[in-house]
Amino acid sequence: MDETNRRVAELLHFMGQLLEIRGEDTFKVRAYHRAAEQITRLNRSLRSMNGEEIRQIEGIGERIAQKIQEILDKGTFQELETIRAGIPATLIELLNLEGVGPKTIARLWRAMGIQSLEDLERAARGHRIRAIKGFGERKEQEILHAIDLYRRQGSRMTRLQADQVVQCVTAVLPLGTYDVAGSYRRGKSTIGDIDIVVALSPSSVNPRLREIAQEVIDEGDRRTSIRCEGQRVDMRFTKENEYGSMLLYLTGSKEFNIRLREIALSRGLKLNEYGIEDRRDGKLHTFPREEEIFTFLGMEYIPPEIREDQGEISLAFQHSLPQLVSQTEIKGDLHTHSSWSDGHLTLEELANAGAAAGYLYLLCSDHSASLGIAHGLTEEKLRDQMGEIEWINRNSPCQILTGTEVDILTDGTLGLSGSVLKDLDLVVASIHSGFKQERDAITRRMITAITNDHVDIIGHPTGRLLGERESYDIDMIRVIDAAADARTALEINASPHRLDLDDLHVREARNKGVKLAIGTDAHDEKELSYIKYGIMIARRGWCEARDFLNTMDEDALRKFAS
DNA sequence: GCCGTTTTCGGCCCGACTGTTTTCAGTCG
Repeated sequence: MDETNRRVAELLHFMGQLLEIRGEDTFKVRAYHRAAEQITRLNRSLRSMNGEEIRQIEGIGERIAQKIQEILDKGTFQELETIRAGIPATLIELLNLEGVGPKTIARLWRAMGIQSLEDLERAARGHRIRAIKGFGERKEQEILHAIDLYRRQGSRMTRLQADQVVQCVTAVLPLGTYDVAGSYRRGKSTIGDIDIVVALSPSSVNPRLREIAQEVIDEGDRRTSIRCEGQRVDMRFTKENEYGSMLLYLTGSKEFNIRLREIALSRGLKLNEYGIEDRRDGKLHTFPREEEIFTFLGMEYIPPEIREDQGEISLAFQHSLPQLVSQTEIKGDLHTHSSWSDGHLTLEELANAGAAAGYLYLLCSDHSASLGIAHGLTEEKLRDQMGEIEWINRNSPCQILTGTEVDILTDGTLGLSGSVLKDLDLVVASIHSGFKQERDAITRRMITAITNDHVDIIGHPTGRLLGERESYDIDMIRVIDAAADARTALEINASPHRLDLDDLHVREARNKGVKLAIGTDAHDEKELSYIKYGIMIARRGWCEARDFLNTMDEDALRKFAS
């Protein structure tokens, strides 16, 4: 994200949190958080926008626009500084504690002078909190537990970790009685908690959940929350004739639900997780399937991946949503490694694995020799490999395309010479070193590679490793513009450890006409299945089949590369 | 604080569960 935008969003969020602790109107608090959220989604720098343009952003009115202007001029805004002077900033951290909200924090601070996590822990251990009216022994225990959880809690789950938790929980549910909803179903690149809708009676499910749960957070007839593999799992019980409503509700996103309910309300309809009530005649409509709710409202079905209140709702009313790409339209994987470098499959095994996956082709993109750690290929080895591939292709239903994942060196030149690159079917170029270069340098380095005639695809464009490494500091707006001009494709690296590009950049790239390439970066056969994660990201980025190289047949692909 | 073919003022999604409560506030999703 643009550095200025990041700063502005951060301060607006901060303002929202301070107001929350001050006990201000929740709608005012929400306005700040919403404005901040909108800015993180912005596809251009606030610095390049005038006051009128900023004011046009949905959810930003006159007052917040003024504050943004102040931040742009002075780095902060007066009202924030005034409030900040009256509230210890360390209180904000306490908002992260499960079961502890702004009201509790404010009371603890006012009544006992508790300012930090450490203060709170001491007070709870010393049994001093129960002295405050409305707090008891249980609350003390709950606070200590929340502090412990917060300290041990890692970042959000990768899709792989989420799959494990899902497997653990759904092992006690008969197939066909449940759906995993929430951000998992929306295809997000990382998952906060697991939400499950189940069409069984709580009396039959709750005992089974107790057996597999590390901890039962709370248990009821309509909702049960447990912790499993260290992660929170929320389960909602529903009747079959209301299943669609519950699934819609639990899939979210929150913003999407709010907007949809607002729209329903403006038409005299009350929408909740049990159905739709017509307020004029009091009639309650129930929906076994999600599709029926959209139809009832006169809308096109909105796929879970784009339910974010980012324009999809009005398009659904006009019946003009994009036809999101699906797995069956993918003709091949455009990023794999073989045993010639650091992969585990021989070329022949790779071809067989591709055929088993139903692919017409696979791009073998082993590393170039400049990257010592991954047993990279020299030009000579690469030419040997091309020979073997030609031989294997004669008898394989799945063709191996010759290629490489060549290093983008620190000056933007490539780790292999043009004389060999020009003979390959497709060239993927990626940054694997010099992550610390400053923003402008690394951006220009990337653009040099993008404009190199031999480069067809930029691999994992931001370099992030989920939960491990931030992306390098790169100006993706410039990168995407350059890719559009040079007609170079950007990769959606489908490895669940990367998912790079992420959805917002994908949508931006697509809007600018940049072609995308999904590649799993597979090093063994199992990892070819990661393609599904890449498709989720592509769908979240509103992509259709025509936005991809992977949906082309071999001839069209070669034509693109030439 | 935002927003507007029901409103420039008065709305702002809706419901589940817990604790410490005698009817509800706080938190969460």
